[in-house]
Amino acid sequence: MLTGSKLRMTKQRQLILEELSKVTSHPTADDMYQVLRKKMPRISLGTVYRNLEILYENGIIQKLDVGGTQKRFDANIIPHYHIRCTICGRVADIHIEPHMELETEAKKVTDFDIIQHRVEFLGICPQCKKRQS
Amino acid sequence: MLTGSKLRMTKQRQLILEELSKVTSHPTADDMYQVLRKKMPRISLGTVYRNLEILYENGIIQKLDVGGTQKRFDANIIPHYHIRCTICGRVADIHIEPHMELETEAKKVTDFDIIQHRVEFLGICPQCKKRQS
DNA sequence: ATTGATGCAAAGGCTTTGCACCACA
DNA sequence: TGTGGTGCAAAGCCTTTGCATCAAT
Repeated sequence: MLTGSKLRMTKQRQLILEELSKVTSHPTADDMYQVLRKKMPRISLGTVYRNLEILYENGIIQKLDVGGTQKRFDANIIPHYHIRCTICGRVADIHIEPHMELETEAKKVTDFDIIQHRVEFLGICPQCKKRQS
Repeated sequence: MLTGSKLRMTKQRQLILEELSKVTSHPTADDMYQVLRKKMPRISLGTVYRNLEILYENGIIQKLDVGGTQKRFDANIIPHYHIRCTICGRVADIHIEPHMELETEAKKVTDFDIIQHRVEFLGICPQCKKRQS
């Protein structure tokens, strides 16, 4: 996993990766911290931020910028689309095929070099729907 | 414009709307502040934030959450896609037709109520391309 | 033993907010 | 003239960072 790099697999880093891999809820750094401290009470929020960033930089996890104020993290690094609840902020995966033709079309009308694209749906999650009615 | 509401059209609010309407650069609140203070030296950053938020809440301007740390604003309220330079953060419009079939497809695979979707392209802008080579 | 990682706390960057005064309607 | 808005400064929220110590290699 981290072979060949200067990275060490500390207990903290291992636990962070393990816990993130367990969920599909796209937790924020603080969400992670709250879960992690139950199993490792002395872990610090700074360590959580540092490790999520390092894992992201090494392509091991994904860092999501799906609107809202906080960044979110995902152990699933396969490109996929997301939906965010405009009421509670919850983020879920949308399992449809990436529309690569979006990039083809965009290339025709921009002088940017296109690297990738993101699609984010906005909506209301089942829980908030229930709460509203 | 603000008819029927309790909103007042102050000199500050008017100038903010006027300057935002002039550009297509999707400025941040601070970008706006830097431009505005040249014409109205005593305007405060707080006023800029407050007014951009109020104009957004009233559907007069758009507030963009296109990744990066700062929010951006756009006087063009017609839904459209954007591209962001991963190097300098610049944001530009992508003039292609919205792909409404994305929402149709997404509806089939989620239990969220879908309200809208956003597409963000990531790439490198012409200026940064030049600077790289 | 070397040096990357941790915990803690302080600092940073962006945004919001409390308050007394101001100026639209 | 009433009340929403402004300028200013302080506070808030999320994230990063400096530093002494710890621990993985």
